[in-house]
Amino acid sequence: MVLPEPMTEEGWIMVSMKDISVACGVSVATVSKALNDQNDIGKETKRRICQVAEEMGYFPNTAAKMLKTNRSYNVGVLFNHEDYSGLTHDYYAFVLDSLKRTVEEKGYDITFVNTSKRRAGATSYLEHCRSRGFDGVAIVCTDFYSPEILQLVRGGIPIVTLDHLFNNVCAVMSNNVQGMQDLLTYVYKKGHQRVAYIHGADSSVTQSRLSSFYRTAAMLGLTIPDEYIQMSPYRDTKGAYEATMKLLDLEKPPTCILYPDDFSAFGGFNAIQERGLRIPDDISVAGYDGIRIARHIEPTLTTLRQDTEELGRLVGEKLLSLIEHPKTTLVETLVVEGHVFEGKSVASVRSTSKT
Amino acid sequence: MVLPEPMTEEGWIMVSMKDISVACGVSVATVSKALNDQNDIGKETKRRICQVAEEMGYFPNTAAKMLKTNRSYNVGVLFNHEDYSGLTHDYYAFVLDSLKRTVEEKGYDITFVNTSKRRAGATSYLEHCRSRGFDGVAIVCTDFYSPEILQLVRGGIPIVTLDHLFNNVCAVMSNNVQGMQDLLTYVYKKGHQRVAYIHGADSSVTQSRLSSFYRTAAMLGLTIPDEYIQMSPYRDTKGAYEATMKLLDLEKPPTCILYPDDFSAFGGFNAIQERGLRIPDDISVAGYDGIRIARHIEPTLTTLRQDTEELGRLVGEKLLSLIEHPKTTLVETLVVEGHVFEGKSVASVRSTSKT
DNA sequence: TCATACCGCTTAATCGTTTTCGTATTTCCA
DNA sequence: TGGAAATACGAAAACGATTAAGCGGTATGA
Repeated sequence: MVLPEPMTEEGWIMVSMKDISVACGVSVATVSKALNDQNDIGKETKRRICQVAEEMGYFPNTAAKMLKTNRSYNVGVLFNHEDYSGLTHDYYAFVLDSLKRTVEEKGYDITFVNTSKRRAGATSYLEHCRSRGFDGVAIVCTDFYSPEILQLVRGGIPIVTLDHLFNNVCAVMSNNVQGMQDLLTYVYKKGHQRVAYIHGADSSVTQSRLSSFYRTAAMLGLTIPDEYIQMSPYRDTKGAYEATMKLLDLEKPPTCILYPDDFSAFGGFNAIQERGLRIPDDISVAGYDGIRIARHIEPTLTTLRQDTEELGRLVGEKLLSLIEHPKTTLVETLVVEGHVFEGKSVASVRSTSKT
Repeated sequence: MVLPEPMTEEGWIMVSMKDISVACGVSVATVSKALNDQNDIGKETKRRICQVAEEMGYFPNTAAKMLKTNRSYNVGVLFNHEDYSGLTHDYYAFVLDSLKRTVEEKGYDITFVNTSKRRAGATSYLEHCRSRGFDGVAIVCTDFYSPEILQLVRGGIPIVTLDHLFNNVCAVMSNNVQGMQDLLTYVYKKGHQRVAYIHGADSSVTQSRLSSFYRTAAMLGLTIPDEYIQMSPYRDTKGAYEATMKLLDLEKPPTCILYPDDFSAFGGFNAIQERGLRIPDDISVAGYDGIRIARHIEPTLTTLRQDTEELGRLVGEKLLSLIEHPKTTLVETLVVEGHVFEGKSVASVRSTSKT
C-alpha cells in the first residue's frame, strides 16, 4: 500500500521498467520478462526483479502496453437510450451490473462507447471503439436499426448483442417467446378468458412477444378481439394509463391486462384505481421484466421476471471467450429463460360466461 | 462512413499517420501538425493532409497519443456498492447518467474503476487509476471510510466526490440539511405534530439529515419522543416494514412517518396497509430521493426530490475543470438543492390534541 | 548591408513496453 | 575433451503519436 507521494506540482512519479532495470542492474528486456513471468531468465533474477518492482511501487503503463500488444483489457459497452440512457432503466442497469462484475472478475475494465460525437477525429461508434482499442464491445441497449450500429458489428471487433440478432454475431437473448407464453398460460390457468395485451413500441423484442401472445392464445383457444391489443411505448406510464382507459371503456372489457413492462403496469394501476376498480378483485394486471419495486408494492405485481443476472453474465463470458479464443468460440445465440413471478395482481376467477 | 474492411484474420487496417505521410509526400510530423491544427505549416498543405486523412479513414490511436501526452480523455468512476453495485440504485444511476452525458459532451469517456482485484499488477484503486491513466476520477458511491479510498483521494489525481467531504478535495453534495428541513417543515405545515423518522444506516448523509431533523423539530417546537426515531438500512423494505410496525404499535403512534428513502417508504406502505390503515387518511408517509416510480404509484409519494441531473452535471463539470485548469479551479464544495415533491401521501390534518 | 524574424517543413528524440534475435556462458554427453 | 544444446541475459527495433530543434529561403528593419 506504500506509494510514492506526488513530487511535481503536476503529477507524480510513475516508476517504469527502466527505473527497475537500473535498480537491479539488468536490462529492461529482462525486467519485462520477469514481470511477465516468462521463463528464459534465471529464477533468482526473476524473484529479485519482482521484489524490487513491488518495493518501488511499480505498475504497468496501460497505454504503452496497449500500443505494443494491441490488447487493452478494456471492453466497450454501448448503452444508448433516446431519452435518458439505459442506465436509468432497471432491466438494462441490472444486466450491466452483472456484466460489469463478470468481466472485472476476469481482469477487464468497462468503458462506455461514447455516444456523443464530439471526440476529436472519431465520428462513429466503430471509429471510437477502434480508437480506444476495445478488445470487444457489448451492444446492450441502442437503436439496432441504425446504419452506424451495422457498421460497428461488421467492423471486425468481437461483438455480443443483447436481445437482438444480427447475422453471424453472437447474441444473448431473453426468451420472450417462452416468457410471454408462460405468462399468458399462467393467467389463463387462473381462469381468465378475456385477456388484453398492451404491447410496446416496435422492436424485435416486441415482435417476439406479440407473436407469442397470438400463438399462445390460439393454442389455448382464447379469442382475442382486435381492440384488446393496444400499443403504448415502453415505460410510458401515461401511455399505459390511456390505453388502459380505452380498454376499460370497452363494452366487454378484459378481465386481465398484460403490460409491456412493469413500469407501464403502474400506469395501468392508476387508471384502474381512478375508475374505482380494485386489483385484482375487479380486474387483473400483469407486467413484464420483474423490476425490484414490483415485489415491494401492494398488491405485488405478477410479472415475467427476466434473469438479468444470467443475461449479463452470459454476455460477459461470451464476449471474453470471443476475445481470448476467437478460433474456437462458436458464433451462437444464447437464450435465457425468465419465469413468472406470482404476485397478487392476478386473481383466480371462476370462468363464468365464455366470450 | 467508408472504412477499410478487415484484411487479416485477426484484425483490420489501422491507418496511421505514417500512411498518410507517404500518401501526401510529407513527414509524419507535418501530418501530426495538420491534424492537430497547429499553424506552423502551410494552409494548403494542411487542407490536403486533412482531406487525405479523411479519405483514408484515419483516426488517432488513443494508446499512442496517451503514451506521449499523458492525457487519456478518460475519466474513472468509482461505483462500488456492497450488494449490487450502485448501478441498480436509482439515485446513483441517474447521477451517473447525467455525469456521463456531461463529460461525453466534452469529449471524455467514462470507465469504471475496477473494484475487482484481479487486474495484473494493479492491486488498489489508485494503482488501477494511474495504470489506466485516468485524467480524473469521480467517486460517486463507495465506502468512503476505507483506507484505499483515502489513498486514492491523496494520490494526486483530480478527484470529485459525491455526497462526502474530504479535506482539500472537491465535492458535490445534495443539501441534506436543507432538504430534511424543508421536508419536515412541509409536513409540519400540513398540520402534523407527531412525526417519526426512520433514518438510514450511519453515514455522513445520514448524520446530516438526522441532525437537521432534530434541529428543525426544535425550531418548529415539535417534541419528538425517542421511540419515534428508528433505524433501518437504506433501501431495505423489510427493515422499513418492521420499523413501521414498531411505530404503529406505540401507544401514541405518529401521524406521519419519514423514511430514509422512497424504496423504504414502500416497505412502510405495506406495513400500513397490512394494518388496515389508509394512506394518507389514517397516517401520512414521506420518502426521500424522488425516484421515478414514486410519481407513478397511487397514492403518489410525497418525497424530497434530489436533483440528480444537476448533481451529475456539476460533478462532471468540476472534474473537467480540475483537469483542464488545475491552477485556477477552486477546491470547493458545491451544494445542490432538492425540493419537496408534493404527492398525495401526506394529508392535511387539523391539529387536534397537542402531544 | 547585415542581423533578425518568420515560414514551411524535416529530423530525431521520446513516451513505456514487448519481442526477436544474437551472444556469452554453462551443462551435458559421447 | 570437444562440440552440441540449453540457459540467461542484452541490444535494438518496433508500436503510433508529439514536439523541440533545426534549416534553408524570403521578407523586414535599422
